[in-house]
Amino acid sequence: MPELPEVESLRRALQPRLAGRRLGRVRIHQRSLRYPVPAAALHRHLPGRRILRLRRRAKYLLFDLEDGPALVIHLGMTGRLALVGSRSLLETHDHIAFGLDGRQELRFNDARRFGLVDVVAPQGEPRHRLFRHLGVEPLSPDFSGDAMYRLSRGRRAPIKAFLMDARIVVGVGNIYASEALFVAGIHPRRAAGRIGPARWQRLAGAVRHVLDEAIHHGGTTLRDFLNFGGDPGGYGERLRVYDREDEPCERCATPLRRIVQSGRSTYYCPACQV
DNA sequence: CGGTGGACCTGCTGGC
DNA sequence: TGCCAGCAGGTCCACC
Repeated sequence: MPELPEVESLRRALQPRLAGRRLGRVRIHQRSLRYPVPAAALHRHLPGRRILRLRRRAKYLLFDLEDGPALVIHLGMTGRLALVGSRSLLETHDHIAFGLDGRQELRFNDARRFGLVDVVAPQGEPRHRLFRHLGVEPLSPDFSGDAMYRLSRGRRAPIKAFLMDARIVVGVGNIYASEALFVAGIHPRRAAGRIGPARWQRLAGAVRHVLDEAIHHGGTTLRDFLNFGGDPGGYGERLRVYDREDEPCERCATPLRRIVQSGRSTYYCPACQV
């Protein structure tokens, strides 16, 4: 599922169904995720506490709990959350079930186990190791072409890698990095430090635009992944370049290309992006 | 310091 | 039909 728009769509879907409800027993079926599941902390801090609201920071989902710490969930590559009846059968890779009032459970499922679950103290969050080094939120007012221009001076990394560096800007993953660069007309291999102020302005606008647009359509679903409600996210068919190698560019009809950068696929138009 | 590549896992697809 | 390399939307860390 999960870049910023998918996590944000999930947050918006879950918030009205979970805010105000009380957590019950936590059942852990698999303790080995990206980090070992902190079982003792989950059992100690969650049962009996009300969920106040859901927040998102970068690609992390945070459940603020009444009078206590926050539950943190990251979906990694294949993480999913499902709200189900407590008696419904466990599916393959259902790793943790968070009991809820009303005989329901929130289940965390993650085939590849790159996701993580943790508990953070309310005050400790900014200093927590997961959050300490995170860069700017791309949908916040702090994100601007000017700021990115300044941060990128002297950087020789290709712009694609720079956009995906969470220490600079969070939430932009492999799909939306390609999409934003296409919209801005910038070649993914261009050095970040060699993009001028005017083009950074366009690029920042493009990042914000593609993320907003994707959230609006409920995120992207590719292959067999599903959104929270079981609906496929509506944005997949609107992707301009991602996963469209050899298809004609929508602007100039040149066949789109796929290259590999830092081990990840990048898609772009060799004519429109310079 | 800054940048790249491998590691962590499982599952699906496409080419032979 | 069956097998297997290659690939998948993330992040961290060792190494150059």
